Amino acid sequence: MAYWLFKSEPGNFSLDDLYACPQHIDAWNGVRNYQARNFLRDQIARGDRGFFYHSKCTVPGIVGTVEIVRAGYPDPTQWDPDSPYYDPKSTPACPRWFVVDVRFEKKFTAIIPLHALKRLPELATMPLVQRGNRLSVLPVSAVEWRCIQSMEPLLL
DNA sequence: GCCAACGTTGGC
DNA sequence: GCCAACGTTGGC
Repeated sequence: MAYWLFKSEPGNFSLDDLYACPQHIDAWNGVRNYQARNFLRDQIARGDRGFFYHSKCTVPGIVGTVEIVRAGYPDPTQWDPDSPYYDPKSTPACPRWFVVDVRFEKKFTAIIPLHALKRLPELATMPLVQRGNRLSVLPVSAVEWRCIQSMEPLLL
């Protein structure tokens, strides 16, 4: 099993929004970056788990976890002219963008803020805490996963 | 294939 | 809203 981190602006799509979806499941759509696309298309598997990260907000950080319930398949929004994610250069014969389906797993008792993650030496090599990082889907190591999970009860 | 211009991301 | 970092675009 592998671990991932999914970024979203909560004003656009929050963890609570995912919870409100039917069966708490939604497609992780709208990713329009090739490196992140490759993760979605080639590497993220059913049964993998991920952190849900809120970006571009008053306190950016990890708010909970999700489980991957369906591996990569073409992002339907790329063929929807009314979608902000519409890509006229993508064809069904050769889809350019992919999604995975994620299911809400857990909301942390409190957000684990980015500034708290930056304080931990074990997490110093995480791409998330490096500056200039702009990837919206990131791999997380098992060590990082456990380390971050263990921070949560401390916030009670 | 170089690289300047431009657009986007995201912390602060 | 600012701005640094980074990806993409397109002329040459």
